[in-house]
Amino acid sequence: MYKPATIKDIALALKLSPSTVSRALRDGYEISAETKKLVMEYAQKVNYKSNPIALSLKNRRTYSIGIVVPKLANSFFSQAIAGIESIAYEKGYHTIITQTHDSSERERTNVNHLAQRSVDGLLISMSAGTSDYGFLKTLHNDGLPIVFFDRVIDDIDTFKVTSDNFKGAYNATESLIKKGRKKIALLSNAPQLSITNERLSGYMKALADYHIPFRPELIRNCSKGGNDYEEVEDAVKGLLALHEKPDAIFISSDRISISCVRALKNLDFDPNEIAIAGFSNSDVVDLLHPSISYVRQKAFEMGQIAVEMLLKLIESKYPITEFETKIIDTELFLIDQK
Amino acid sequence: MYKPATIKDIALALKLSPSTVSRALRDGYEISAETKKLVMEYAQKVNYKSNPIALSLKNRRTYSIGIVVPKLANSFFSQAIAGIESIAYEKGYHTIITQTHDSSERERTNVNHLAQRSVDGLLISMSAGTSDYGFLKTLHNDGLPIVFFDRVIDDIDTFKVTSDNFKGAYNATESLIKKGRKKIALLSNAPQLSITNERLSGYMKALADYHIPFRPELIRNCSKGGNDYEEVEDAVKGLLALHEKPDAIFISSDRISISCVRALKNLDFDPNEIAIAGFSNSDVVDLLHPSISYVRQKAFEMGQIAVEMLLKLIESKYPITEFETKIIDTELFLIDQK
DNA sequence: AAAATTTATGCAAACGTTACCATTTTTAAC
DNA sequence: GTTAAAAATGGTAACGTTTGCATAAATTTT
Repeated sequence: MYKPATIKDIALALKLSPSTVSRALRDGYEISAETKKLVMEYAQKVNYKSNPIALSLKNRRTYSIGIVVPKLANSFFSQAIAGIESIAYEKGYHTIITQTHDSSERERTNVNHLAQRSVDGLLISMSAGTSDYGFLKTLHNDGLPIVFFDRVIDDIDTFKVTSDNFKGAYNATESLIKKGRKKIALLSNAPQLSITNERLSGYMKALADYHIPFRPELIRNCSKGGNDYEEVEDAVKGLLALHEKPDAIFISSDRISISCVRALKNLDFDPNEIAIAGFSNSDVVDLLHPSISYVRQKAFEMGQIAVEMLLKLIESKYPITEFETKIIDTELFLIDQK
Repeated sequence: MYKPATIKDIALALKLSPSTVSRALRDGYEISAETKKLVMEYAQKVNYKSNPIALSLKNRRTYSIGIVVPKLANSFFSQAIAGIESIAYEKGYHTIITQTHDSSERERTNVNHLAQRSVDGLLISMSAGTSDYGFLKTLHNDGLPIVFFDRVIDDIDTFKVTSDNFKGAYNATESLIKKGRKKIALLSNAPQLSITNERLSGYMKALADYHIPFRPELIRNCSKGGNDYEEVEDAVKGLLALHEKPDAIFISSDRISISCVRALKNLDFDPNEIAIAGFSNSDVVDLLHPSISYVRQKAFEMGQIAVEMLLKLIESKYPITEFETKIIDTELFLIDQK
């Protein structure tokens, strides 16, 4: 079995003490130039690499941050992760990525696992299923730096970053209205998610501003967030079965948008009949058929901002008590439906 | 700052020695029943959790495995990772996921980073850009357990698992032939990848079996593997500009399939004119327009097999010298193009 | 009742590193 | 040429855990 060179090995070989070698390697001011040179060169020769585990034990720092997202296969999250990594690696942190598959149970397990593994901080976007987040509160109170992104929690006071879900939903709904649609349905995500409610508000406001009466039967919740296709198909079927059918659907969630497109395709509907707009960060929305207009979140950017906030939290000498919630613009892409 | 309870704390509180506490916690045979009970209960009370970092330092085992893939945003890889996790977590390992964005440079950095972080083993699917994998060979020779999946390397003797790329490509090509197509182009990935060549062979064999002459000008390599849309569009344009235009395209890569669909859409081509079949694990291939037939790899299953192989390697008492390469079937989904 | 055995516990070292304090050597000051 | 100051190096303990060995206490054997 492979055994890498240690400081002790170098000390022994060079007839120096481990402390001297350690200081020489870190370019300590108290070490003479020639000793430094000697040590550096020998270290190079035996390919010395400091042992991060020993360092972690000593310093109670791991230079790793935990990431908890519902699903890697969701483009929004993989884009956000790319953003996180871009900054984290640059700053010498590595990332431990975990997915919860939107299960509250797995979320708790993963978070505790990460905390136990002593990550220096946590970036988390909450699972759709989670209503009890006491475990997070405990960790937060114990001093674990946490930053929420996208799916945030009001109850825990820390840095947060989300999209401007209200405005995104407003604009999308408005675009449908401007196409002349008046009977606009809403397909929405699990109601305990922050983003679900913000997007709902945007939708309602747009209706109100254009004096379109709000019809509760046009709103359908898909609590499983599009992970369960059947649920979405049922919702769509329900809408199509209304005696006063909708002439447009606004979908307030990434995965549900895809499932809805699939449902409409399977139900063999006429694209002229119903206009669709939905949140989506899929990199192939523009190729889907039936085609849809879409609201895109700046996922990469959000990841970057989140990790920057976290690093601020981690590296601050003094406890931070003033927290910021950053809200990022969304982009609306209109597709001519034919 | 939060400071979790340690064995020492427990020992002090209970007026025992750390060794006794340690043994009691691990249910050592030499400890009296009452001491065990005492210790267990107190540990419970102060919420004692063993410190994995200290354990890693002591045991030279981290119970973590490194995963290196080209891109998380690629469905194939996120599915494979889900498969890996499903087994790994069950067996008490956690995973550190890294992506290379198909850059050889980042691949080397990530791998070395993981090795240095002392993962117990490595699961890797090679980047398109990598031609020099000396760094992997070195680590492998130093005794780091490595398992390759999907994009493997011949030169390094260890466990490997890939799809039956030859057969997958053969079947896809054959399906195009059976549709009556004779001028079948091939859009393919970086030539240094194992999968590229296997798929090329399958394509060639199908042509040969059906006595269709092979035309080199119908083969286009997209070395950037579909990460660069322009490259794919240029390739497609090139094909369409031939005086004897292809009547079908077989695409031997996931990302390139998507880019090709986009190119055909942008170039406003007639779906009747060119039939398309391509490798893809996207969960929305069936919704794309223009529509394509597709070969799907059993990504989840591949991930599971890969991690099982790795754990065998890691946990074996004696060095393993007999290695297996497992080949998994693919599935062909035919779409009626209209 | 003394010796032998079993049972339960404690001590010390180790994993690789660094930080504090102590010591030695060199240079500067008078 | 002694003393003071500065520069370079070494020793030790600590981070949290486990393990081999030593020891103490309890039990059994004769």
